[in-house]
Amino acid sequence: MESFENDIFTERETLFVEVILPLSLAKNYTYRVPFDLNNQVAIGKRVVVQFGKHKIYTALISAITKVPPAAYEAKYIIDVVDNEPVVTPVQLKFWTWMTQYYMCNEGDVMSAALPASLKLASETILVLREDFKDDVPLTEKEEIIIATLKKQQKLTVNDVSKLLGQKTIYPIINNLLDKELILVAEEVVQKYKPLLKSFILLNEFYLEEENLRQLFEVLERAPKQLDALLAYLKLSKSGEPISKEQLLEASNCGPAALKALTDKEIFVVMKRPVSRLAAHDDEFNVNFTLNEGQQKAFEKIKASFEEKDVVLLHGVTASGKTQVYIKLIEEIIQQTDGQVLFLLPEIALTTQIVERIKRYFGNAIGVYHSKFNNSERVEIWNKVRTGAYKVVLGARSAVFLPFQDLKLIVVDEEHESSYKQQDPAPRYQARDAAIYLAHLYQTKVVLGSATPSLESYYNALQGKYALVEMKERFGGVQLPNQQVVSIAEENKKKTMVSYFSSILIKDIDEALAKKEQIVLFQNRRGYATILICATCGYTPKCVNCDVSLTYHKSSGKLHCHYCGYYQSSVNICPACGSVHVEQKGFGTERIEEELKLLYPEVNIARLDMDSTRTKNGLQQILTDFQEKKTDILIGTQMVAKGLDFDNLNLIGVINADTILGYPDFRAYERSFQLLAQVAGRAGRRNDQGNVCIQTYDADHRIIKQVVENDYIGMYNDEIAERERFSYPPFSRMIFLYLKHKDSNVLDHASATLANILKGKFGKRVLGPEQPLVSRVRNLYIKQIIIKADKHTAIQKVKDVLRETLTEFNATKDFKSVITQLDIDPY
DNA sequence: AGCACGCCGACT
DNA sequence: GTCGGCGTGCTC
Repeated sequence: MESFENDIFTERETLFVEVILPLSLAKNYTYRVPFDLNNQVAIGKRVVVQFGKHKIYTALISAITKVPPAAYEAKYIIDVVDNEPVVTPVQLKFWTWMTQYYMCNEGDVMSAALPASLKLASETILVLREDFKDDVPLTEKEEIIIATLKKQQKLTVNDVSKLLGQKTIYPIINNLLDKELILVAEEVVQKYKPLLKSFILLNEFYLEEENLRQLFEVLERAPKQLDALLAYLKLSKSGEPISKEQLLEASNCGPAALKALTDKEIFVVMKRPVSRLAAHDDEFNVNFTLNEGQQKAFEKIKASFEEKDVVLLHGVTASGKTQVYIKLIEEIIQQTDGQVLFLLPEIALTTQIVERIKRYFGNAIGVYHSKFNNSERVEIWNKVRTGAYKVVLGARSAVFLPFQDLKLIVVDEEHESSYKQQDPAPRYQARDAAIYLAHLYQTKVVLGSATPSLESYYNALQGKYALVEMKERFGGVQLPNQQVVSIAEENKKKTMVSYFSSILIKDIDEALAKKEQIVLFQNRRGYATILICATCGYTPKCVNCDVSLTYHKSSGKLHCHYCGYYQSSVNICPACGSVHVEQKGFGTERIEEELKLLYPEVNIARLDMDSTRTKNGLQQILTDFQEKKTDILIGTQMVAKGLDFDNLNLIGVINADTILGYPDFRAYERSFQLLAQVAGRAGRRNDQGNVCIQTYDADHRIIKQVVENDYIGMYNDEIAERERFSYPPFSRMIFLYLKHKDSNVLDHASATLANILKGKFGKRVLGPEQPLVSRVRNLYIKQIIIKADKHTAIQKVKDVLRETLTEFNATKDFKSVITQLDIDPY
């Protein structure tokens, strides 16, 4: 398609725009531009379009053409939203790459990339007609709608559906339209509103000295108002605009006095949009020096950039990688005045590391993650676009920000699985996408980790990436003393006290005696509390999914973690009527409870998905721990990430086996990473820390490698396994999921599709298999795996796969089977 | 996504 | 017969 980015369009030319809609659609749509908007359309701007019979969306212009579509009459665009493109040409290239690589739709990428406030959609509203006549005969249901409309002016389609308690409502609405009683309108929800603040200005009249002098005289008998005036004059010396709050704070006057002054038109109140984002100092303040090891790494990274685009920084826990990043970022910005993207796992972004980096870069830093509300995200988006932010700290979705001049990307904790988006599409790996993004901007990437992913380390050893290592802990802090406790053995000796071994108890006692803090780690996966009938073995299951319901003490209910379904708990077994229904398994909640029984005097807190649901929940728990209000913190994965406490000296792993036993080819690698990460949190600042790992399998290779801090040993063992069984990085994988509400249809469909694929790709196709959770939200699930070795042209595979799926979904019996693709599952 | 159309079972 | 749920196709 032609591009006319720089053309000035003449008023009488007919233009068409191809747009991306924020919906999961296989193709883009072409609209016609009315003459009067010819000069406003540009690639990357948003337009308002009607799509379908009612709905109005903001779509994004991806191309402009003069060729009218042959097969249909294009609709007109309704309006152009933006004065400047919100999406840059480089971003659009990035979107295209992501669409192709991850085999999704452009609309999927658009949905993931733009903050919700930039994607407006309309809602259908019913209103009474002004010339509404009361004498028209109505059915019962029509009567309900009209009566409600009389009371509350407008109703959404959803309201009507709820009101009548049925799904099919359009026939009724259409009847009301025919009877000329109501109108339907599309109301576009304006999702972004600038935050307006009141500012106070002195009426210009009093800028004249004589007038001001007279004003003082007049106000003599109103001391509060006089005070406000004096405070204003004092504040105005700075030349900055004065907000209402500021003035109220700086003077003794109340809102009443201020109102009196505005009523007399001495003060003028102006509403102005202000930033929702907190302000910081404007100066860079990178006022530390690197130690020898850090300096060497710093130099080596810079040298490596001469030859390689990607550097893997492998630094043991507490080696001070962050300092190196900071120096690197500072230097890049000083030299180029460009921008830097610093990716972190979501969870690390809410913690101390952000505060630390903010201290160095002040005003020039933006933070972007899911806990920000939509309006805040739009403001960050715009500040990145205009270049006001030099450094952006963000979770995986920050790769979509509209950088003007990107000069460096840092991916910290590059091995983290949270860089991979699981659902919905695009199922992208932000670390890999960042490398492509850097390529588009012709710039460099640093991947950092204490426990690099096998893929990245392999790439480094192969010479694809440069490898820089930091082997010493910062300030010579010793590695923690790690001991492994065999649960099996303690069970035999009957020395286990609920979930705690005698050794862990002893360690806890000692730490408490020394007033040191403790973190207990329990991986939640598969070990939440479930109910089980001791008589017949019955377990309450979710009605929509193939999983056991987990018992939450805080709500007293049984919850499904997959679909959010919950029901009240049961005391009597619904299957056999037995009263012996017991709790089994141990989630963090259960451990907390047991621990409170053992240590009633001690302050115990819990850090997991449930306790951190609110925006500040996590921060509160961390602050309490930091301020030593908490003695023992029990947590899931979360405690392993981004925490850094001075007084933390004992870390207990309640059960290391839960991760090791997970049926996934990455289970051992993940276990090593997680345990090494957890252990690395102990004794970071002062003396040597303690780590106590409880396990049934004390001789396990991975446990030994963790204790010996032997990353290379783990890498060698694991990479050999990967090679032997042809797993990544020796192959590429594609997971294909099929979903259907009827298990028979699904079985037939998945077997058929697997056969077709086996015909095309031979033994590269595995399955269909039943995944671990085989039903979610009332849909049965089957999985087909495509494992393509290095010599297979992966693009060819994707092309054939796409064709096959299109054909498959067109066959009569399988039309309703949902197919989903996961490229490079992680 | 969300709406229209057409098929089909349940209910007056 | 009619109403409402549900599958299927289409949206520039």
